[in-house]
Amino acid sequence: MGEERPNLRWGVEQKLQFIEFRLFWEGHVNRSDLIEKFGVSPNQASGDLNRYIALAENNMIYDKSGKTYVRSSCFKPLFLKPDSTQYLAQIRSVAEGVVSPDDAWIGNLPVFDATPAPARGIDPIILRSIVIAIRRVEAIEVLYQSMSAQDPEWRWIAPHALAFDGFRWHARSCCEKSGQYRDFVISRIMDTRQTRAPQKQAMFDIAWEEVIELAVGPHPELSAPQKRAIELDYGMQNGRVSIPVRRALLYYALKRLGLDTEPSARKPQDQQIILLSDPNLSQGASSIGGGIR
Amino acid sequence: MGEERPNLRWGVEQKLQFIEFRLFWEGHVNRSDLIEKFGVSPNQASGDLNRYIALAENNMIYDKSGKTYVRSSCFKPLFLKPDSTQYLAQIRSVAEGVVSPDDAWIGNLPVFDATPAPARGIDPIILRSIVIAIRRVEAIEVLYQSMSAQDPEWRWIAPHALAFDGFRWHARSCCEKSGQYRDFVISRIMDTRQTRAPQKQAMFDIAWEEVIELAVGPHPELSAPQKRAIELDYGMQNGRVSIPVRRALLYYALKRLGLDTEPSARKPQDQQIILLSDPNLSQGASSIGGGIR
DNA sequence: TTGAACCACCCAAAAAGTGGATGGATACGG
DNA sequence: CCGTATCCATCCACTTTTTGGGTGGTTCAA
Repeated sequence: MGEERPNLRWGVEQKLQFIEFRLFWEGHVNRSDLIEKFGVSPNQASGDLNRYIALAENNMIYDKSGKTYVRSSCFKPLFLKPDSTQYLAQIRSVAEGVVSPDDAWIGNLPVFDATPAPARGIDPIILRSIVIAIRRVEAIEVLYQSMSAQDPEWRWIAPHALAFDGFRWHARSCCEKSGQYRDFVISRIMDTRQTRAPQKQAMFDIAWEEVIELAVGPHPELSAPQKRAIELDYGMQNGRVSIPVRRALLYYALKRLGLDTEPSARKPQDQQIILLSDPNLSQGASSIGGGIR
Repeated sequence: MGEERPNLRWGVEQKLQFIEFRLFWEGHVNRSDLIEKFGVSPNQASGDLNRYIALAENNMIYDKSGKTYVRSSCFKPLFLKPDSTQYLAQIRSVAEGVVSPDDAWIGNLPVFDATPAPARGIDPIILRSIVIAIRRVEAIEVLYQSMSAQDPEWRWIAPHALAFDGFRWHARSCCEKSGQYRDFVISRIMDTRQTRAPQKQAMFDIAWEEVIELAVGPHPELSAPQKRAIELDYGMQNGRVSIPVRRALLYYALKRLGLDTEPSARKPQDQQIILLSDPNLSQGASSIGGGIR
């Protein structure tokens, strides 16, 4: 079995990975797949397929009747670790238009849909200026539509991290007007202007650094099989799972998990999970509630 | 200005795109960046950088003092359309471990975190068998932990689509026991067995095909600036936005949008949005509530 | 002034890829 | 049963890409 992996060029490695990806997920590869995906000649595609066979002898055989290379029963991936998350992320990327079906490695996309995340498009120039300010540890002047001011206002912020709350992207920043760390919703930034050194960079963003462990369990009023199903969903052990959350993101995490309302607001089957006592919670939730500007 | 784009080989095109990606987002590229990312020799990297200059003359200049190629002021992308969604999706992919930092094109990753989505890992073999059943329009026997049965049970389902509810992945399937279309949570599938032709494939999955327009607006008790901020977040026009949702996913969509509880369950600032009357809603919600098994 | 860290360029040789041509195996429709 | 279409394999000469070994230039900082 030729299972050595010689030093291959990047392009060759990519093609071999592609062959293996298709073999695992679809069960077969064609010469024409390589031709379409990498724009090579039929000639070269033949060569690459045979190169793969030379390197991973028992993984693939040519099915003359099916006119295609098929995964053999003793297939063992050599260039790729099969990963569901990766496969599913690719489906989502295609559905969101981030990746064109031509660039995706999945050949035969299953029918797919997702609950809509009405994420407004972010101007790449604005996002870039924020990212650069984070990298350079600078303050940047942004035209921001806050929840309190009537119209968008120019204000100085010193961003230090990006955060995603499940819907929107935030720039975790020190607001130089109040001197406090807040979340600025990136889609509410209408424009950016100049940058300069931050006013007081010694201060720590404590709510960002502090990590709270959220103990979650199935709703106690569920039946035993219902509890078991929920435990499976969340990967719970002994009826509980511990979810680490930055305190700065606690408000959003609770909202996303559906734990931001009274337990009575939903039926147990809809609520599904509950918090298993969290000492920091009441303190954290109240001090975070006004964190968004 | 040499702005023709000759037929380039796939590998070359990739490298030029990488150069442009780095130029746009980071503002600079090095020969060493190409060397690390594509494993080429310093020699070749020089060649590729000069090839880029030859093709996009005014986009990049060498800064001798900074010892790096920098984006010129009149930069115009030629091989890539800058896209925030793509950039942010890449950050998330790296954070989730889907893409290793070495494979990501972003050189200097900003500090980042997200609200946790406790998505349990899915066995790629199980996912593959579901995807194949969808593609082949087959029924498949799965060992499923339902919400009603005490222990996992073998049952036949005929899946036809994948769905993502914001947390979990579902296989939208015809349950051959009840003859009805339901959502099967993929992480609750413990194992799969044989496949066969589906029992009655003539039946349509009406709840899947039917698309409901969800009219959403800012919470009426918010102040005018607060409303304006929310309108920005969701891209609303004239205080409303219409979100299309398959009826099969309506239950999850409402949950994700925080619209599955009484409006009084949260303060207006936390609720943020409300439904602007939906005639199909009451009917839809009740008939979907039990859709998950 | 010296070394380090960049980059440019020249050369011969290997590897990757193209285009054209020939041929084999299989399936499908008349 | 025959012709045709569709896969793939292989040989050839040729081009492009890439490597490796050089040599040298510029800038910065110690």
